[in-house]
Amino acid sequence: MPIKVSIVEDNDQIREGLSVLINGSTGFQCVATYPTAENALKYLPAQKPDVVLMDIQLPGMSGIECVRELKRLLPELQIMMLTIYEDDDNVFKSIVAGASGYVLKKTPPSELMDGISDLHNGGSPMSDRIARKVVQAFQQMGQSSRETENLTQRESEILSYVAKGFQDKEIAEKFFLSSETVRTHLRNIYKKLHVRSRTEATLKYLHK
Amino acid sequence: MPIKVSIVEDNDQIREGLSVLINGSTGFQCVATYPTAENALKYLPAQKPDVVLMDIQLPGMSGIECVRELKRLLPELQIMMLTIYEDDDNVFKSIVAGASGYVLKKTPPSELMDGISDLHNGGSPMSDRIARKVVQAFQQMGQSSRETENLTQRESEILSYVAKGFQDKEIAEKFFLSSETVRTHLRNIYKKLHVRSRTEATLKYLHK
DNA sequence: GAGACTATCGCCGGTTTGGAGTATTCTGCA
DNA sequence: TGCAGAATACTCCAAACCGGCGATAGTCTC
Repeated sequence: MPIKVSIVEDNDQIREGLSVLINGSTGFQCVATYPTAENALKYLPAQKPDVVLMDIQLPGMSGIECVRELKRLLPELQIMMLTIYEDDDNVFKSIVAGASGYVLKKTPPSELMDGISDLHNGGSPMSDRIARKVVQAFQQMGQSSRETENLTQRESEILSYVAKGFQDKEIAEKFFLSSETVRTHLRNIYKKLHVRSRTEATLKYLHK
Repeated sequence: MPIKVSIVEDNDQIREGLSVLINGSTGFQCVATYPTAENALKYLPAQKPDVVLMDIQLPGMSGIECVRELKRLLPELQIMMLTIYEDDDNVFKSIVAGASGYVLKKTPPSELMDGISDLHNGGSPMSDRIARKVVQAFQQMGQSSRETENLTQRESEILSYVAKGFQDKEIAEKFFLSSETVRTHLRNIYKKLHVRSRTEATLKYLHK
């Protein structure tokens, strides 16, 4: 199954060029392109692409605003900023808005495609590695306080006991539940918090 | 020279009863009583008592707040909380605010007078259950910050990674160790910290 | 009434962790 | 020189944990 890519870019030549590049690469499919942020917001959700290449300089709504909205609508969506500028301010704003990758337009086609793969696999392709750490640090800062808010009442209760050091069996007894149920809740908690162990979950719970 | 005692208590009967009790005991003198925290703050400093019996539940400013203020004004003053509650929260808040004794209202008169003497001599009279709670709390508090100091260099390093959510194998790779070695260290850490899981160890490491 | 979200419980299979014990090497100190 | 502590590593065993799967039942919404 190819990686489905969408493009938001106002320059016709660049947009078409990217589209051709992507469709010409095995494992990639360009499902749609949009010349404006407004257009993207209107039609992109129906396409459900895996990855979006987003220009920053767009007429009307900026690419950064568009990222913020798209992330709100489709949290799973991976977004890569595509720009001629490399200034800290735009990078920073894009990341806060929810973009996970940030590459320059002058990036060679092969590297660009690698970047899309990387992004789709959970990476953060960027001009240099230092920026990647910045991404993680900042996103975690913003998320860690928000992620725990997605938990249900029950899940929160259980997590609070996990974060006190109790084990499944003990929590089950406290709540008069089967330990299987506790495990199920815990599995769901892990998914929501994107963690894989009770220690990691505890750290998120403590906002550490 | 008798021990000069003041009372802050909103219930008239209790306040008068205590006053009579104190004045009827040799070696004690009740110099003043106040029905509210505000009153006490205004007039008590002029009386310069040795000991204050303080109710927690007062109309307006709470007894705990009053303790904080009195201690600021008269650091030498010894204060004993007198209350019907023995919940952890109030006990700790009172102690932090500056109270040195904490006894229940149902305490027999003779014991109460002993407590006042005790307090005046630098002791900390408290009901036995409360004493136990305080001791335990302090032991835990003192330990959690001291226990981690007993760890060796290596153990601290490893614990720091455990507390980031890594598992044994990953830590082993980072330090170029056998994962068996990591587990040996971890077991020694558990013994020193008196815990039984990585989550509990993490909590100690974070002083939580 | 179909589709969601939530809470509950279970099974299977595999990995990780904890507990107990032993052993070797090295270093520093009395 | 010898001993204590620290770091390394291993074995055996059982418990706990994790991931994926399915299942039921209630509630709420469209």
